[in-house]
Amino acid sequence: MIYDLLIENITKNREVSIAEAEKFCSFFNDKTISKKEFLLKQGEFCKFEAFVTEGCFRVFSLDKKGNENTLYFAAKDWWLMDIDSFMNHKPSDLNIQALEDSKILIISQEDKSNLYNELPMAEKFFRIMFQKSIVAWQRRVVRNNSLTAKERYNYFTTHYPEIVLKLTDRQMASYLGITHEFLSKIKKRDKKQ
Amino acid sequence: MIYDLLIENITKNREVSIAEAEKFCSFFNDKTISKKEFLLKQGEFCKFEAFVTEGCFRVFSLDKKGNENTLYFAAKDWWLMDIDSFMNHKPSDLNIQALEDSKILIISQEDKSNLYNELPMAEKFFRIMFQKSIVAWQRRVVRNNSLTAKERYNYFTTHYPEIVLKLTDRQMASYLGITHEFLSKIKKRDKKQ
DNA sequence: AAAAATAGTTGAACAAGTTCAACTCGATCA
DNA sequence: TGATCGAGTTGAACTTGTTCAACTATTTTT
Repeated sequence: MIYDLLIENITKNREVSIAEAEKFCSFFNDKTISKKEFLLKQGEFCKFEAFVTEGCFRVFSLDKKGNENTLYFAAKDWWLMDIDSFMNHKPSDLNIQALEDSKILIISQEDKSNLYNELPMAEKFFRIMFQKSIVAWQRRVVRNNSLTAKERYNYFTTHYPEIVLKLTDRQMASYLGITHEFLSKIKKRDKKQ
Repeated sequence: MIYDLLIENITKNREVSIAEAEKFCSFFNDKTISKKEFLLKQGEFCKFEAFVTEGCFRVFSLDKKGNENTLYFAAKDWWLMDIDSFMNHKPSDLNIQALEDSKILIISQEDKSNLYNELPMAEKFFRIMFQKSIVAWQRRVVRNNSLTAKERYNYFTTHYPEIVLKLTDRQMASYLGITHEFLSKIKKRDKKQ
């Protein structure tokens, strides 16, 4: 069933009844996105939140010099959204692109609001999800400030081996905050040893 | 009244009754912390969340080489906690130290749990607060990856001038992710122009 | 008021990471 | 089949930021 993964995600480590989980899911529609297709482009309003059930996405912004900066990758079982644009009803700074043919469960802005109103557990669920997300972002900041590029590369490849397989070096470099040329040199040094 | 600032914080841009706001506050106790005192030390369990009503704090971790890495500063009207330790009941990686004589409103782990159970608006309030926090962390990651040290310094000093006044250069450098020597050189170049 | 600790400054040598340009290698497409 | 396009590789010169050490304020403690 298309909702299996989402049900598992929301019930994991939580006291949630089957009825609640099913009601939760009923607010989501499934959608297919082809490789390279954009789910969101910079400047558009992000009017959805999504849960990835298949495939992988890249969330990135473009800086003044035109360099891509990858905020995160979202594979199966990850949530996908531009919180800022969604919450504050403003044009997005982010691009969301499918790295391969993918499937998501998507909820509109209106239904998200209904979900919160009709299902009290949704508030707690997303509150806890956001807390976890903050922990992850804090750790990322610390890693970026205290580790060398080589160390960040090692961290990423050992912690997200499945995602690494789906990426080009350029995409990984834009996540690590280095140029793809330098990533290539890091990998070369690796092989020699 | 000691709760004035907290009441303003939780009612701002929200539909919250006075009764709710007062009940919310009743879970918090005020506490005074002297300059340089630690509210939390690495290795301890963070069993509180706090709201700063006066003064300023620094939240930082120590990496393997012994370098300090400042996650954020919390002045008046900011929230203060180690989410990871508090949520997952594990020893903290963070240190929280007062930069000057300060006052906070503090809530224990047990009361936080009671607050969520007894006051439904608390879930929504913290859910939205955490969403905003994620946006801020995402922007910080992008800045750290796409701006030079000089540009990050300019960003920080123009966006947080009141906090800058309370910091030593070493503390600011540990937030910007550079050495204090290099910060000194950045400031010198600034003056010449 | 003196002593001791801590914070900021500066320079020289060094390391980490970027830039640009040239090249190679596959994949895809006409 | 060739042409083309994007991805990865490599080197040389360059820029950004670090390290270490010595020095100078400035606070804090006694």
